[in-house]
Formats: sequence, C-alpha cells, structure tokens
Amino acid sequence: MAETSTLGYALLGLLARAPLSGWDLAQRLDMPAGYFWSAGHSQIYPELKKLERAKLVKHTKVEQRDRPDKKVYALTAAGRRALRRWVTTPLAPAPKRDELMLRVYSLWLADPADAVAFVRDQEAVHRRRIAEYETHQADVEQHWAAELDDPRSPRFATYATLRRGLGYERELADWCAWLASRITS
Amino acid sequence: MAETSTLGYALLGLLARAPLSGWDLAQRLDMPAGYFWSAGHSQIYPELKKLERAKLVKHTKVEQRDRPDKKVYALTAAGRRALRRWVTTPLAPAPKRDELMLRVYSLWLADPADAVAFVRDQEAVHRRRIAEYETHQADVEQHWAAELDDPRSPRFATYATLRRGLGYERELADWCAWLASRITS
DNA sequence: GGACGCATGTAATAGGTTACATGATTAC
DNA sequence: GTAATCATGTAACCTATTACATGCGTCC
Repeated sequence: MAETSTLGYALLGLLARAPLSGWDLAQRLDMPAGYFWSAGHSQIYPELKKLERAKLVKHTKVEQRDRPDKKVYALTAAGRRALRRWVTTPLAPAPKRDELMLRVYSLWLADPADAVAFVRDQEAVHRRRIAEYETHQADVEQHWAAELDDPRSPRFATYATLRRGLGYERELADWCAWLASRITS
Repeated sequence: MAETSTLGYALLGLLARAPLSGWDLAQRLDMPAGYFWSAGHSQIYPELKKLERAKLVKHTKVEQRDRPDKKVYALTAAGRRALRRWVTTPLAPAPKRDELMLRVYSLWLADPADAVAFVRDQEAVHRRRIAEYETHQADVEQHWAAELDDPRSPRFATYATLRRGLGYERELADWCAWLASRITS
C-alpha cells in the first residue's frame, strides 16, 4: 500500500529540497523543465490537498505586497519518512510508451526520403537538448564540485539524473544518425 | 486532426505486417513483449471496434475446431494510407515519466548502503534485458541479413527498434554501474 | 485599457489499469 | 473435474490533459 501516488512522491521530492508554492511546483514539473516527471497545475493543486490530508505536507499562507498571496508547502516529518522509505522500495517494471519507436516500427511504409527527413529532424531535436544539458553539467561541475562527491547531498542526486539525461539523449541522437545513414545507403 | 489515437496506430502498425485477432494483438502489446508500446486486452477490443467504425480495419470471423472461434482483423486501404501518413508526421515532444529517475532524484535521503543495493538491483534488471535483446539481434542478423539492408522491409524497421532498445538498455545499465560506484567511493 | 506574470482553483474529457464476466477446447 | 490456453467482451477506477474560471499586481 503506497502512501501516495507517484505524482505525490514527485512533489515530496521537490519539497524535500525546499518549501514551494503550488505555482512553483508547477513551474518545475512543466515541460521542458521537468527532466523526468511532468504535471500541470490542474493536477498539482488537488494533489497537494491530498498530501496535506495525509499529513505528509503542511502549508503556510505567505502574504506578498508586490504579488498575489500564496500558500507555501513544506514536508512534515512523516512526509520525509514516507519519501525516504519509497526511494529504495523495489521498482515495478513500468510499461514503455515511446511514440518515436512506434513510428519507426512502421517507417518501412514511408517513402525513404520522407523517412530520412523525419529521422534527421528527430536527431536535431536531441542534439539541441544535449547542448543544453552540457551547459548545465559544466555549470554544476564548476560551482559545486565538492558536493558532487557526497551521495547524501541533493546536488549529488540532481547531478546523477543530469548525467543520465545526457547519456539518454546522446544514445538517442547517435541512433538517429545511424538509422538515417542506414536508410540512405 | 489525427485519424485515430496513438494506440490505434500501434494496432495498425502490427496489422500492416500481418492480419491478427484481438487476442494476438494483446499478446504482442502485453509486457514484456511490447518493446515500446503496451496495452491490455480491455483497451484493445474497444479500440478495434473504433478502428472498424472508422473503416481503417475490417474483420472476418475465423472458425477453429481445436480452439474458440476468433475475429481476424486486417488493414483496409484507408488504414494503410492513414498509417503511412502518420509515421513521418511531426512528432510533438511528449512529457517524460521515468520513475527510476524520480527515485534517484530523492536518493540522497536514503542510507548509502540501501541506495547502492537499489541501484545495483536495477543494473541487474537491465543487464538481463541486454542479454535477451542480444540473442534476438544475433538471430535476426543471421537469418535475415539481406532484408536488413532494405529500408522498405518491415524486418528493417524491427531491427532498427531492436538496436535502439539495446542502446537504451546498455546506456542505462552503464549509468547504474557509474552511480553505484560513485555512491560507494 | 490591455498584456503579462503570479497565483489558485474546478470541470470535462481522454487514456490506461484492474477487476469482473463468460465461454470454448485441450491436456492432465 | 480442474487447470491452462485461447478468445472476447464490459465496468469501475485512477491518472493525465485540456479547457474553463477567477483575481492580484506591474509595466507599457
């Protein structure tokens, strides 16, 4: 029996690093900022209420002069425990849904010229993302070198996911290049 | 205006290669057989009815002596055209949802020993999948070498997705190994 | 006055999973 | 008879997306 949904854990994971408002959480989980989980604000506000009913988070009203007031959510001790327990719980294999692969599975039907254009376009998308991630990586390695050796610092965890994102995008872009050249030849 | 849902295209993609019954389609889209799309039979049977109403597929009853009768679905000319059009249509960036990365993002909270065990376990899962895919790859390369050079053969498309699956799993397993050793040191 | 960013919510719809339900045929 | 495989369907629930809805404050 999970204490909350996966989205709930995503929110707890962000709040474990710093208290945030619903709007702030939505910023971080909206594409393209959310590297590996995403959600719109219409999903986040109700979820925060659930988490609060479950006593995993609590909010405090913060009045602002220059902007509308907001509710800032923070983890409770129980919320932190639940998150900590969840992170190393056995992970059930999730069904994959990759639309690019689904397209490629039927790409033999297309005109080869169209197929190459499609695949080269995908490659460009991922090369752009690689450049973006590389900038992040360089920044992180320069400014937080010390923390990247400490597996108990949040920065270490962020760095690990960034490395994975880079590896993923590189492998994908290279595969696109391989496929495009293979169709051409 | 898409002519059908992504699941619909997944079914069309399978039927473009050979006519199949709902049950056969479910076999191919059930974990772990479906490499990059999955669906249960409760989603497939209604979807086939939708596709038939849209005249993208048609079924014929096939009586069997040794087994229950079945409905075998095949693409119509319109279905084939719709699929062909769809494969190279610009692909909208999809929101990512990767629970493993979500766990790792909060892994700094866990005891390092638990964290390493968790990551090593994940690595093992993906190494097993690599071994499986490698067997497939060897089979395909041996038996269908000629077709793998023809971008208009379905076998070529399957081979391309298999290569991608292998690249994905290798990158992931290697990243797990990197992370585990980084936590340990 | 209008656009933009901040801020919070609800409603309707679509997509997906789990559970319920039935029935044929074969092998043990 | 009973379990396993083949075969087809519906219902209930959960998750996620898109659309609707409101309102403050700043800048132009």
